[in-house]
Amino acid sequence: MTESSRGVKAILHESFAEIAKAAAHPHRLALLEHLAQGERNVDALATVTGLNLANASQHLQSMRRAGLLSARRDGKFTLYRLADDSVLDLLDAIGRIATSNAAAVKEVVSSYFNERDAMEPVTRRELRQRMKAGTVTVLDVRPAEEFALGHVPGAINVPVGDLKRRLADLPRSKEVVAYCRGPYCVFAFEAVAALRAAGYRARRLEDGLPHWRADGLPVAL
Amino acid sequence: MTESSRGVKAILHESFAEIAKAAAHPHRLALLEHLAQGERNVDALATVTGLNLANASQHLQSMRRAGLLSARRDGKFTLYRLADDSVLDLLDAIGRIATSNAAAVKEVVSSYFNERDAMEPVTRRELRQRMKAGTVTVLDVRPAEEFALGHVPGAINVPVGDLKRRLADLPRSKEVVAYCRGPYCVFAFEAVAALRAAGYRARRLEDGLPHWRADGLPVAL
DNA sequence: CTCACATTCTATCGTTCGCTTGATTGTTGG
DNA sequence: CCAACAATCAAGCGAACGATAGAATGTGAG
Repeated sequence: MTESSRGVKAILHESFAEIAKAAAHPHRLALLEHLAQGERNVDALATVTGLNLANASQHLQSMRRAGLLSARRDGKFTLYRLADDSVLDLLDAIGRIATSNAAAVKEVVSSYFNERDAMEPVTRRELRQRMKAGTVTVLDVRPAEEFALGHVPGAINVPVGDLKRRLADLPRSKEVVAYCRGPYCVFAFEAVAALRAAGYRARRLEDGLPHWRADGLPVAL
Repeated sequence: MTESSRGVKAILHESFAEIAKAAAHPHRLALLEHLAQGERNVDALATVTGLNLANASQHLQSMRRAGLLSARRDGKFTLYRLADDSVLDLLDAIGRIATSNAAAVKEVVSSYFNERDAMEPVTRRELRQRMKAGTVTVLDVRPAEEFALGHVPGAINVPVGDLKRRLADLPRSKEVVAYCRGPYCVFAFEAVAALRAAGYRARRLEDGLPHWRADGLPVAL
């Protein structure tokens, strides 16, 4: 009765609103960004986002109810992951609106991001070809745990914080292509800046690992 | 100070959350659906969505602040419109998550939509070709006001309610392709069902006018 | 200049939301 | 079976949100 009397339209709008609401909180977006890297348990997510455990749990549950996440139990852990690649599309759409229409974001993007990386990013297609040709060093600047959940085959994992210390691991002869969590992850920008300052040829991969994976490109573990 | 101390990441997440929040309400989604058809003033939008005027105004203003809408003044009217085609992408992304992951929506889509239109919708590309070849009648089943804001060139406007009464306007010889507001607008589904019941060959255009326009295809006024 | 109309603003009220705390459930390893 | 740990649940709080009504602003027509 509720369904038919309120009309199909109302049901759809309410359901859609629940999905949007599920993403409409800074902490949730932080959780989603981390979950886009791969499956994680509640405690790990709470730690990495700086949230109270119970609080993180509640956010995760409500995103699960809304259909953004799915969860499975593994021993005493509850492992959450993105329900679907379409969740990435949602985040992308929000990002595109933000970069073109939100004053705060436009400012950050132009002042912070562009100054560190004036060049166009390397496309996935281009990187794939140059990997086959062996003309690049691929650098994954995410934390080790995220690297362990999947990375571009052949990539070297050097978290940004360790970069200066570990420059020796990177040959100067080839161009370095760095990537991290996604289009708005600052690590890759910072890495490219640091590498250039050290005399490397360095560029950034477009987006991050989640998009690489969603594109159906190979992921190593 | 606020900006740099909280970190770039936090700023981005907050801005993104504001955008998601701006869409996270059933009334707002209804407003967006109507605005996707074209520019409208506050009173018209309030009427068509059944909202209190002041309430509609407030929703519109907060969506404007978030960057989903833009507004211009024309005489005593304030005309709102979608800020950007990327807002359509956002709605699409929400819809895709809903159809694959939200129980209520899956039920509606399979029970209501599929039963009325088992066939695949006509793609925009296909319709464009068949329009040139003259082998279809294009039917716009939206209300006259929306038709007036732009429609597929050559389309005949027959709001769903008037369809039975005006079947004479539609030649039986050609296949009819009906469209309305978007992928979840029920009018086109109902029109196709009614036409088939009346012995027509009828199909639905994928999505609706907003996507046609966003694709860069010609729109008549 | 005034009137009519479109819209926004202001104040208010009830509801929902997010976060914290402490208790509870569920699972593994000893 | 018990100890240790992961996660959820339950209650309570303050803040933010959505709706409404009435006042105020802005604009054009006469």
